[in-house]
Amino acid sequence: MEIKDKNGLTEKEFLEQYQPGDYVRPSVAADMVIFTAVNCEKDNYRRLPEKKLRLLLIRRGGHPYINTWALPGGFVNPDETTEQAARRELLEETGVDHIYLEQLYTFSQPDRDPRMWVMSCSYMALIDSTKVNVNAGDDATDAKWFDISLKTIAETISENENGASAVTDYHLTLSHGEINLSASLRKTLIRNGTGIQTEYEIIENNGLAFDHAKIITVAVERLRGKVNYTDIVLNLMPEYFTLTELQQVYEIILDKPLLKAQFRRKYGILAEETDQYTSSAGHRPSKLYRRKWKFH
Amino acid sequence: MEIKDKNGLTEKEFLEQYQPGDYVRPSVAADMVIFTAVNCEKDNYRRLPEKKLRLLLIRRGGHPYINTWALPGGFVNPDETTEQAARRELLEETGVDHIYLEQLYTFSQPDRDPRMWVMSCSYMALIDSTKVNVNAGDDATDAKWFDISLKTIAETISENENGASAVTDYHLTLSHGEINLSASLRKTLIRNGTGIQTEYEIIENNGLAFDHAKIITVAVERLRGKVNYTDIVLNLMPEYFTLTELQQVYEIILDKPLLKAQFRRKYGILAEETDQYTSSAGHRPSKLYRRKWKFH
DNA sequence: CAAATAGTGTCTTTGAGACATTATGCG
DNA sequence: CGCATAATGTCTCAAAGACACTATTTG
Repeated sequence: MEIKDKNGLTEKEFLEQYQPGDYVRPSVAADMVIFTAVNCEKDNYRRLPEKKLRLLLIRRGGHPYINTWALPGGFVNPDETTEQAARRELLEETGVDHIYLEQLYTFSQPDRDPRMWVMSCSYMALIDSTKVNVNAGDDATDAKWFDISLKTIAETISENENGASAVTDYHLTLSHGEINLSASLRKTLIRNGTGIQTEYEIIENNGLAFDHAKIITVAVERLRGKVNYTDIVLNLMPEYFTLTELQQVYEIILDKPLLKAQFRRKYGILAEETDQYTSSAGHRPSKLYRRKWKFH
Repeated sequence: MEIKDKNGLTEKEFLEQYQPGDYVRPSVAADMVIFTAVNCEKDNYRRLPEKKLRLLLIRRGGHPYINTWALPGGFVNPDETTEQAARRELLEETGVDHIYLEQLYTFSQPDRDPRMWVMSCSYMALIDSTKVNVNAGDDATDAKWFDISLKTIAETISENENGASAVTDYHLTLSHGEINLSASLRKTLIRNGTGIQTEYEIIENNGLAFDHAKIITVAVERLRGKVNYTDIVLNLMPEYFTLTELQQVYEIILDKPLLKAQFRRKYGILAEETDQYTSSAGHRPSKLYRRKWKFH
């Protein structure tokens, strides 16, 4: 460490005299897409309840985007990583600690916040609803769980000799009681001889703050993709659950029905059998499984 | 847009009077892991040349980490996205435009730069070596292409009733002529009933700046993963190539030999047949293929 | 018994892995 | 002809998809 630079300074000397430049820096926020899966009410005493995928949003009380709904998040402090900031916010917002958290993407459109230059390092969190519904969902705070649905409206692939492009139109709906938010988005993938570009564009936006419709869309896509080759879904499950419940959660995430037999063959091994059973359900009892934290 | 906040301001009025707070902000850099694949020299007139995977590094001329090698990159300006910053730097560094670029991860350990708070939004770039070796590789700049190898040294999985952990030890080697850089890294995955955590730790570091050994490792892992289910490898290939060359590139990325027949069945469809053949190779000529920019 | 879910069996198709075989230009 | 690579064929095994069938509890 005794190497000197062109000014004859050692590294230590250099760092002691170092003054950060006076250029503009961005604020960096950690924003979170927090998913959970809940049971709906039974509409029939012997039918199983349906599941719904939910997402936590917070109502903005001030400008900009006043009265719209935003992802929970906050600015990163100089003594923490973006992930630590996310976990800190998550604890404040939901009271839940030690959660599945995954960095999604860093959004950096310079004008994504009309106030100033703010980048969003976004995270996806998955939590077991039995641990959380106490805290958020009460009306004291302005945080609410929204039922979420992301549908592909149209998909167009066009190819010519110079390249190809794929346009996907999405419709995002979020609802909590009377509150209905929605957005239309277009994902464009352009490929040509020299690279690839993916772009998300918000076509229409009803009630979501900033570019959060984009972030939510990216999160759902990531969740849908990962569900097929990982066991992250277990993070949405309570300690004990039936394989049918697990399948229901897969189905609401993928937004399509799955066949029972092959679902059990493929994903049944993610969980661990117990000797417990459900009871008094109006039909044959089901074996309960437990989350199994293996590497597959 | 006529909604007023608690101070009676409309959004427009609010934005006009808005003053950014006086808190500390991080600098944000866009750093790039730029891969390319090149032919080695033939050691036999009729043998095919081997391929090597290479990575662009730049020698640091000043403190900190003076005389060590760093990923190309630079600070993001307030009028551009991190991706635009990466593309700008890439053009400056390699003279190549319109390249495959993919956001990798945002590294935000507060002490990753000893000078000040700097986050790194890192990107992986893949470029066709026939387009680039003019610019970098000359000794005028201090940018050089390094042969890269990332080997898994050891892998330990341990499980108990509360969770599981997987420790992978990597050894990273980078070489360019006489210059040999290396690093040992440990990846730790911890899973328990309430979440998962992945951590990369630099155990030993010879000649790489900052946490760049980590970034490089993450990039290689991402590349290895994506190679199996996408066609990104095409971005490393020249306009025309043989299937054996394509296989060689897969092999240097995955660092293992592949069987010819099933390689062709699985990945041959990524490219488009031409009616051209190689010639005067000392053995049977091979059909040339072209990159095909389809969505698979 | 009927409703409703739980759980398994099996046939077919698809694709991966392993390995063998044939083809061809060049010196 | 022999070296070295090109290109394809085929057998086996594993997994995925589709669908049918049996099992069990409660009102």
